Amino acid sequence: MADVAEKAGVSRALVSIIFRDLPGAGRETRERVLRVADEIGYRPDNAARLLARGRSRTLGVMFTVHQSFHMDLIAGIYPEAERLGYDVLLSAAAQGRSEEKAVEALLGHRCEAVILLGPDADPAYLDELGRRTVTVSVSRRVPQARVDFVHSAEGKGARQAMDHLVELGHRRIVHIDGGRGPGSAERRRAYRAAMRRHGLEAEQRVIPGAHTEDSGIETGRLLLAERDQGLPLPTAVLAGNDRCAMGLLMTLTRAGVDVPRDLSVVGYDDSHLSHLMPIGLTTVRQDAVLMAENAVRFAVDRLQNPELEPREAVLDPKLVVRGSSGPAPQEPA
Amino acid sequence: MADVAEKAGVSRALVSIIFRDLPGAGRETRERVLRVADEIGYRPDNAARLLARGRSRTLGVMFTVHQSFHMDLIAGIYPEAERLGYDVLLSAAAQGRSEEKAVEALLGHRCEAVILLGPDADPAYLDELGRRTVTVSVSRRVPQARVDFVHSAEGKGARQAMDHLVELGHRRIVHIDGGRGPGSAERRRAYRAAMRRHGLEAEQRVIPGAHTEDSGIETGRLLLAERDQGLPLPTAVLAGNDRCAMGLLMTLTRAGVDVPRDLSVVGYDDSHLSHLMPIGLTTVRQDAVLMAENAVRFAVDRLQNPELEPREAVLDPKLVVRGSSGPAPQEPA
DNA sequence: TACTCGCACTAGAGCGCGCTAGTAGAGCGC
DNA sequence: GCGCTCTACTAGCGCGCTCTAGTGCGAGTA
Repeated sequence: MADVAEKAGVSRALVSIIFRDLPGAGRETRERVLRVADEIGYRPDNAARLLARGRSRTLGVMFTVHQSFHMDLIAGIYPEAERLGYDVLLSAAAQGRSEEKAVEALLGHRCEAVILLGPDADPAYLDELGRRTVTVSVSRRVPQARVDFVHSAEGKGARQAMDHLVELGHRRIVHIDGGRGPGSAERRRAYRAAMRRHGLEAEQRVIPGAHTEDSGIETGRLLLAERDQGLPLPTAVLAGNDRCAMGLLMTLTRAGVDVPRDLSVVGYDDSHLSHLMPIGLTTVRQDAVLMAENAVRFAVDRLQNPELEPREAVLDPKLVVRGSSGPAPQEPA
Repeated sequence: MADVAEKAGVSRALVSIIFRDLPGAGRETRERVLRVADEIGYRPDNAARLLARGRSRTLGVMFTVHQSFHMDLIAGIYPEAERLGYDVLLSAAAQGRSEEKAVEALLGHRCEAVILLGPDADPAYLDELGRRTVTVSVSRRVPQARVDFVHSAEGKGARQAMDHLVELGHRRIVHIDGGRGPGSAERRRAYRAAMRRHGLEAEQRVIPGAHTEDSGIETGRLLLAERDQGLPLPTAVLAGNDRCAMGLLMTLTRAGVDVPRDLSVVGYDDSHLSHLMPIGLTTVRQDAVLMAENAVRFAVDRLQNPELEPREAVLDPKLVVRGSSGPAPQEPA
């Protein structure tokens, strides 16, 4: 920077002004300085900048490797952060790299706020984090912690899916739940409520599962085994998420079950997996972009006004009807 | 830091020494300082650290959203970088955020080197980048650029897959290529070479595709349409990658084609999709961890010795045989 | 003319560390 | 007693930038 200043015949301060796009520099000088900087290959040093500024204007984002929904969120976070003048730092949790470690890395880089995508860390830790730093949790509610919370109305989404199935005439609807995956408690609750509301209380059945393909495969095998023992297949399945739905779908299809003629499947998330099937997977879409924008805005708002209490944003999910759901098969009288 | 020093009754310098784990501090003092720091909630400021040190010891990693293989690489990069004493910064390219933008973000944070996962940017830009900064490209060869290059022996992997299929008695083997996806040119070449080598030149058929599910679905429809016109199905398909293989698999399975009885499918990448099928997808595994380690080491080596010329690492891929490949069906005489 | 005002620009402190050069004191041999 | 080394610690500069408090100057105003 000193080089640029010298070569352009101005003070360092003016170079600084020009690079921050502030008023207070003549048009001509501005151009000259920028030209010189370009020649030299000068690029402002973020570290020094951040140090001098006293604040980093940086948002840290923790995500988990292999979570395709997190990628959608990240894609949404970047533009919104940029719009509000914030930089984004990513840190991944993975096998062998705990969420806490990922978060600590972010804090070490002096992120002013952290956005946690589907965190699964100890609530006590998250609360402590929330008191120390502005923290936003996406998808996962952390009851006792001082953090903002952005999620979609899981219950509403599950309800829409259930209403869709019931309207198609389904009665024997099974739910594969998502274990302790984000949102799965709400989805399970909504499934139960919907069954009751439609007078199908007796047909209720929740099969424990997880948000993984394997869980769907396992459930598929279970259902097929039951069928071979003479029990009827359900006519529809509400899966915990798309991955689970896909595993189920693969297993059933391979066994000759025609989806959606014999059985309908509804997923959750509208991940890119939904397009894997030629007929498409009926699923519930969470608007990742909107969630991302909300998360960023929550963080920035609280940064600008530290008095603010943590807030909660509930976004409406939307049922996306594709080929994996259809009219209930005729029951043999 | 000054607070910690004062409260512990030592100089700032000593605190610095302790936090860098250097010799030159008494056991007792060390413990006291660390305890005080913990009480205050002190955490060394990366920006200041980096500024004072003159170098950041930070590796920048650019990846593309929704590329599941990139996630595997990232998971491998973290531990190796940590082992060598480097920090890792992630920056994602996505819809609306070009690779160049992602890279510039990394450079702004004074990364000493950048590791590009499957870059697709302009070679001229990459060359310029390579001259300015230590740069490693993973998976994508950039012929004219001054960058290190880590990849797996695409040809070898494809050859293994082909040998596997031929051994199983397949002759009518089709290849769906990956368009301009990383490695697809080599895979295509290896397919052609293998067909020739096995005397199947007349059976050669490359169907243009892409590294997407849709590409597999489309090809599946094409093959089914041909069958309906009386043309024989191929007995085996070498897909451009796993996503393509899965799309194909779904399409064929739904149409009643039994995999692997009627037709074998081999993918490429061993992404988590491979487990989606109950029978598993036969595929070629690229060792992500090894690739990641090589990439990090290339970067660090060149950082330590700037004289070093860019190098290339070719890692052996490995055929993983699962349920989607089996003996060729008996041809009707 | 004397003054204020706004614009273009500058001087210099300070952000939180790392690092070099140094000091104080203990232990040791002679 | 002396010099020597070794360990435990400190003083203070400087990294590259931002930011506050200015300076100098020409135009506008009374």
